[in-house]
Amino acid sequence: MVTRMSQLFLRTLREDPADAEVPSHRLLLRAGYIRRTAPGIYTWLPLGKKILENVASIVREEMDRIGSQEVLFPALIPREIYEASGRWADYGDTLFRLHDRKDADYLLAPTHEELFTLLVKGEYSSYKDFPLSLYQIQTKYRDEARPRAGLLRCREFVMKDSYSFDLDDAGLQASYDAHRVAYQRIFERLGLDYRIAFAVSGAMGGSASEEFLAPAEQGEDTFVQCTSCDYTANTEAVEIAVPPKQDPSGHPEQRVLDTPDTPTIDSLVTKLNSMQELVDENGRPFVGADTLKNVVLKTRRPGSATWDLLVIGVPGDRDVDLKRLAGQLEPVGVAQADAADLAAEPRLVKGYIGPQLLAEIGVRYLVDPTVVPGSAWITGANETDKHAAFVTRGRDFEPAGEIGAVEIRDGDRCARCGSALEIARGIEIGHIFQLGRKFADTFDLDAQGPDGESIRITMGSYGVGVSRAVSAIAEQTLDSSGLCWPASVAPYDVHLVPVGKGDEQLNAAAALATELEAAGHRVLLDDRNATAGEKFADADLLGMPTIVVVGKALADGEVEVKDRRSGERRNVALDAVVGELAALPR
RNA sequence: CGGGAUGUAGCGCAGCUUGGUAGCGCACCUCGUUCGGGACGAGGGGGUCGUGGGUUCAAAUCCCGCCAUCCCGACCA
Repeated sequence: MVTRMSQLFLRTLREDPADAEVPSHRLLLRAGYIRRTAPGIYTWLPLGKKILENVASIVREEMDRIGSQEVLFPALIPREIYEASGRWADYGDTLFRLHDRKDADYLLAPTHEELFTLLVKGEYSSYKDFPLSLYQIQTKYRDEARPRAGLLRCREFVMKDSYSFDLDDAGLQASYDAHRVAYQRIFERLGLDYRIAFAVSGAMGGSASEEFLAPAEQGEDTFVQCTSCDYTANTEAVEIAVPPKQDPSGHPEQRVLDTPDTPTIDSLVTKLNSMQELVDENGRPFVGADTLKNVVLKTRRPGSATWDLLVIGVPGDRDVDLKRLAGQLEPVGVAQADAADLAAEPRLVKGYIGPQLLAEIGVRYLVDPTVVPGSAWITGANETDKHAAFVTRGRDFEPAGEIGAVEIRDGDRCARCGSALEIARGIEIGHIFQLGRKFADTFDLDAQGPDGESIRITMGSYGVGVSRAVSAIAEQTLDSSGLCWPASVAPYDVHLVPVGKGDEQLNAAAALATELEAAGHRVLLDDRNATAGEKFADADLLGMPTIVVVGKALADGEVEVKDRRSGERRNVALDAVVGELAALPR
């Protein structure tokens, strides 16, 4: 059926809604695709629903293609299932919790690892049943502290989540690789510009993990990409090039310096450069990067009430990126040590902390990889108003390990090829990772092997933000006059706009609509009694890939075919339109 | 959770300083004129002014409390 706009449940807005800041959000509202129902909760109107279904269909086709099978779990699940995995407590306020009439606890599921694992455990028990991959496209609930940007960060959203079940690590790797390929196909078909970035696995545990990011100004994720090779990583997972190792014996003996009133790196560098003898010995003036800054943090194991001190050593011209650290330390919690924490360890002298002492007093010390073995530093002497020079790693101190801690800067060097890295923002549209045996261990998910022995199953977990992808596509494709959908997801292929005072153009357009539909196009016909300007503006706003204007040129037996994205228009004979449009991508 | 802002018709806003029967634009309905880039005229419908209390003869307006929403930050498979 040709959709007639006079009948379509649609109202476009001439003005921007006051509470929409992000372009995709603004236009999806203005063009009548979605309406807000509550913070982070949206209603899909007919045009929006079509887009959502189109995206879901593409996801479904590609999941089916790799042999994954679709199921559908309830969103409303009892507490016990989440209690078993510990997430009833771990998830905290993000979980929507509710009670039934008997006062039993329920939750609206934010994700479904537990249910998939339990389902497979209940059905399968032989090694012959594996490998297995299941998926669902379903509504998820997370009570986000701050929903924002329309569909980008919602409290209710549609997600495709899938899980692979394998007998061994090689099988998991194969399942992971299959998903990776499926995701590449999905995002290509969706018309998205995307990157695959190394990621840290986060609270879910597990090892290998990659994020699919759609570069966009409005994105919430920061990632790093190499300007030369294809290295791309989430800022939490990025590795940067480090200087070569040095020979610890190549440095002068460490010595204590009198550096009164130099609690900051800047004040210290100024003081050092006033000490001419030392500058001469160093061969050049000192800079912040010659100093070793030791930042006091504290860590806490999950479930533990007590914090342990942790000192991180970074070059003095760099700050510690707490978020990056937190990503790597998870599930261990990390925070800046406060005055009370420092007071509990008087041997740490604020502003003058050096690593020489830390091992001795039992404080864990980690350094950023840029503090390479054998490197020498100006650092605190653990005494007020004193620093130490030529303090050398591997000679004067030995850290317990390395951890990527420095805040990443534009222009840092790629660990793979040495070229400059650049920082960009993106929308996380997909995430794949090797979950391993975490949930299988929780629920004792085993298969019986050919020799009768139990085999612990290993899992992968994979997600695509379906509703989020809609806004990511909008964000990447919109222009100053409206939305601009790729043909693969557009609600209609052709938007027919009759313009003229009589019925002549409308009748011709209606006839053309029927023909186009018979030829397999999805057609939207603007049969409203509206002015030309209004119809044109709405056609641009709604963003169908092809706009066909039936107007003045009809007198010459022609219509105007406009490509929404390029803006290119050309006149085409009425009887040639169907043939012309047959060549367009769907 | 911290900071900032805002709540008046479906949407965008004015009115509040200085208390006195609720206003504009868009959208919507009727009639007429218009008809290739968000037309024009005339007439109309639609609002417990976020909420509870207080002051007052009288509160959208002044005072106190609460709630909600948006933005920034913290947080966030």
